[in-house]
Amino acid sequence: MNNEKIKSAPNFIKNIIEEDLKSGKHTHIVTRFPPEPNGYLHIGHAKAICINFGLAAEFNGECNLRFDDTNPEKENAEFVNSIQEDIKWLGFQWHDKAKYASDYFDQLYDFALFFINNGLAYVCDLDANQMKQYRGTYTEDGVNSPNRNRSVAENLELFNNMKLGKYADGSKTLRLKIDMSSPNINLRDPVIYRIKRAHHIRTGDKWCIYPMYDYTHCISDALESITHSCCSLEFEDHRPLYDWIVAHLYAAKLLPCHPQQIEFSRLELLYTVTSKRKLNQLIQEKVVSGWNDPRLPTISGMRRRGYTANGIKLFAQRCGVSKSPNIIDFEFLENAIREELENEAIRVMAVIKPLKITLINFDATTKSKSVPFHQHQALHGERELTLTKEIYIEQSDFMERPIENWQRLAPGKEIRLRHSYIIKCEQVIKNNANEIIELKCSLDPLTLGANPQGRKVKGVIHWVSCTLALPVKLRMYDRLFTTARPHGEISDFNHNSLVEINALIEPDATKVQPETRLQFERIGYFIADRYDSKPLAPIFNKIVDLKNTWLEKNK
RNA sequence: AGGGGAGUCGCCAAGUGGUAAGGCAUCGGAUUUUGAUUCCGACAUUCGUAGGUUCGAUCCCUACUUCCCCUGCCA
Repeated sequence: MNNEKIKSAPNFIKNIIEEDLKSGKHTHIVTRFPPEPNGYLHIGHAKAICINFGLAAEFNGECNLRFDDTNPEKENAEFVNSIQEDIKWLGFQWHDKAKYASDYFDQLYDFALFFINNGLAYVCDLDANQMKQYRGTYTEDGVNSPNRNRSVAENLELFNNMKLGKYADGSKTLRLKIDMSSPNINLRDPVIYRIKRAHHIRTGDKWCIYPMYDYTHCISDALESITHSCCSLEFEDHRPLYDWIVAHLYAAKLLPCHPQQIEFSRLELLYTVTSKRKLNQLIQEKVVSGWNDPRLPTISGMRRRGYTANGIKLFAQRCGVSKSPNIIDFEFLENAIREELENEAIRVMAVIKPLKITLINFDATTKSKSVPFHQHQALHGERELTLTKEIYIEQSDFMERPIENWQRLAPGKEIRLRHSYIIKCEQVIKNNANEIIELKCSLDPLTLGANPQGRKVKGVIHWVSCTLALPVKLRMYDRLFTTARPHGEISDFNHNSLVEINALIEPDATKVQPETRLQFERIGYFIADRYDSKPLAPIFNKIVDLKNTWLEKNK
């Protein structure tokens, strides 16, 4: 993809960064991509990745990868690995080594002591239910915790005991002392530490207390000298808390900088779902095969489906960055993918619903010709294509009584066989049930690689040799849900989202390596499945259909 | 209802007190051994609504309206 294209689109975050660079607030920027390792990355993450890594690249800065691993109950190593693999596959490289919020647990603990010592945090005995009662509502102020005025010494001792494991899970929390009557509920004495005896993927059983996201994230950003912390819109309400925490620590010279949180709107797609909960449900109920099912908008799913990293990046770039709510049609993604595939995919022929043709005046047993794998991209090379007396064409490429503007085969009509001769339908053979079972055609021997004299022949159709073509399995995919805005219910699931069919393909096309993308001419783009393909026996996943304006109009 | 955001072409999205970029889609037309690709052309007298300020407003002010987010010891 042309990098100029990426640089040309302005957006409000770039404007902020340009301003900061111009004013001298920053001389160099650092961003971060901070996933929680509790699931696989999806197209929404791809947008965030493109924004954060893209910004760093464009302004010659750096982008960190930091796992937000503060809730050990939900996180595991499989997700840590898949996330790294997906980011690398997209073509991005994080700065330095991958970082983890858990790298900062010791510092986070010390900072908690700082807040306690300054009378800005206290240990609270309220349980979850009570805390909810005390928190108030949107319209009613909250009520101070009875433990809000504990002495520093007592808080210190209690917090130390929490860390030592002297209390049961959930029985105590450490809270910031801010304002129980704030209209922003995030500021009503937020919990920053909870007791949770869970095994952590990196710190094991060292801790039984874990810091909360709001407390951890801003401090981690500052510790990593992040300049611009870009996240999605739902964190707007958290920014005052982010700033509150960082400001105190920064003023005390405990933090090197005060990063700026900037929020953008998430990506939403029609006909699919991206929430981890909903994706997980589809997987649990086995309506899809796993996180990398080609129908899923997960990065690994899209990879397996055959989407290219550049196509996904092009899509993200075209979506832009803003704060306005947006819902994008799945076709918008498919268009970007198709655009990237146009030059990349080699062309070969396959027939799905065969109709036999006998070339009545074909006077050899075989006739071979070297033809290009791509009409406009010579670098893809050529292969030997062999014509035989009997071939198959697509049933849909013949009409006994053709409709208007029919550019394919019909009785008495001429069309070109792709990369081969012009043929003319001389006779239609039917069985007892009056079904067309074969066509007898003549070929014009002067039209191999040449246009016919004195007449113009318009249609071109694909074909395979009856004797040489090889059978192969095609997995035809369609949208995940039948409704435009699915909530993830199985009732909306598109049960035709995967249909396996058989096809006959030209022999050279069976030699492709897994993950090779190709176009079956006039059918669509396909990829040899990276997991299920065997040597000389690929299984092809349909990536996306070819655009077909004629078919659209004649539906 | 309290707080925080957002409303510019079918879908995204720039823009700014000086008279509406761009992309995708769509519609014409040309080229084409993929009805694909490519190429040319068309596509917002108008910026949620109503007032106001101004020589001039999508941009500033006021009111209204619609949509999204927030009452986890999730992130």
